[in-house]
Amino acid sequence: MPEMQDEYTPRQRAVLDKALGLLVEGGERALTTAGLARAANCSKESLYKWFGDRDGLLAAMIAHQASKVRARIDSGEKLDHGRFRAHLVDFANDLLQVLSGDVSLALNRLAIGQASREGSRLGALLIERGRHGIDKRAGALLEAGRQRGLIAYHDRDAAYHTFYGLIVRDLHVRMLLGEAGVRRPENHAALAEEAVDQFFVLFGVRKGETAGRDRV
Amino acid sequence: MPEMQDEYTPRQRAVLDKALGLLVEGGERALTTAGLARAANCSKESLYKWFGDRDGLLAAMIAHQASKVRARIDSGEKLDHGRFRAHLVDFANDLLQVLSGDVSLALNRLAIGQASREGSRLGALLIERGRHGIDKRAGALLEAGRQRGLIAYHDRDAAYHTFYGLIVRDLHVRMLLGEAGVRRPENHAALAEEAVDQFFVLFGVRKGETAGRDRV
DNA sequence: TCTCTATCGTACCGTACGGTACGGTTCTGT
DNA sequence: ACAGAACCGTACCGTACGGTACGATAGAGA
Repeated sequence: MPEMQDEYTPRQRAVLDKALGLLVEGGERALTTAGLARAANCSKESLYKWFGDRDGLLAAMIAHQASKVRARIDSGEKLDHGRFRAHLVDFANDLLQVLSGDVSLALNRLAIGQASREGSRLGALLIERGRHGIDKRAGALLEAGRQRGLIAYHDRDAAYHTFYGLIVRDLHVRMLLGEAGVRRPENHAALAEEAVDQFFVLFGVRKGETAGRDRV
Repeated sequence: MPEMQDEYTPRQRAVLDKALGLLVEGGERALTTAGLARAANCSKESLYKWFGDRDGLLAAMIAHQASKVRARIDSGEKLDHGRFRAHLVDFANDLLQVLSGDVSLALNRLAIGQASREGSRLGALLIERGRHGIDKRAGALLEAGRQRGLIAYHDRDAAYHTFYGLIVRDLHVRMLLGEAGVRRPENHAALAEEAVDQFFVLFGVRKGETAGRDRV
């Protein structure tokens, strides 16, 4: 049977899942090689054989988690205003749900905590493996809307970053800081709707117009 | 001479500054009690006497840093549209400058890294001592603009959070992750201007109107 | 059945850190 | 001048972690 399904064997993926569980539950300090070996019923020797060292394990955890949540691309066929708006709302909801997830928060905390050390590539890895997929999806979505004449912008990245800011605001950092009462999944829908409304005010094209408002 | 100027003696403040320096330079791992005692020419015994334990030291560092950057309140006298806009741009610039500062990033990384541990109050401390001042200033500013009829909103906090999102976008998290090429102080002015422009599009009141647009 | 490989469990090592103790020194108040 | 407090530098202790080594075990292939 072919065990080269992805990048790691099923056994290794199970260990990585255990590692993510330890990280979510107790933070970086709880993720020790001995503790992981005990929790996953494997030997420390195997950990070092598979992942090299502790940093390799952390990188593997990020890659493993990213491989699980593949960002899908909405192929916008028959894109009228209503469907486009619905797609934007879906994106906003998905973004809020991903960012407020336990594993996402734990991995971001881990990468941020290591960001000061010199040779740490965890932050870049997290952005590369996690964020770029989301960015691609949003970029394709915005581009489709622009080509249909539903929105207008000069710089797609700028428009996307503004959209991102309208959705996330300061929620991500506050969740990362562990502020009590910030993680309210029941409010995500309202936040997403409001962000999309505001995005259309800034970048929407009214009927009859061919270009959006200019700024600066 | 009275040494109760603030909360710590000058000697203790010098030690806390050294601690901040170590934290900025090498992250949390570089901030050891022995290392700080060596760098600050003090004894470990004094550190424990002054700050209790390591967590007390970290909390003291946050309090000390917050006491240095007291957020000023712009008393908006003679507030016409131009002056109000200038105040908003100033706020946006200050916010970007603070968030991208070395010490701010280091302390946020520290608090975020500790956020998973149970009894950690660093995140709450950071928000309470650092962010609330900024929030107060922005709240007063927005309220003054609303009373002059320059902007309109139903929920001041919501308007402020939107403004915050327009200014900061995802820059803060990316800087915290250490992404290369994100910290560009020379772009802050343009970002601030654009955010204020967009904020006025969303919440500004045109001449003759008495209420802003409604949403939802 | 025999052998080889991968893995497990455990023990081990060196290091580094948080926290404490103590002798010597400087400063302060009387 | 003297006593007391505060403080410095160093040594010390216990622990915990990253990483390595080793014997035991189980499964795959000839």
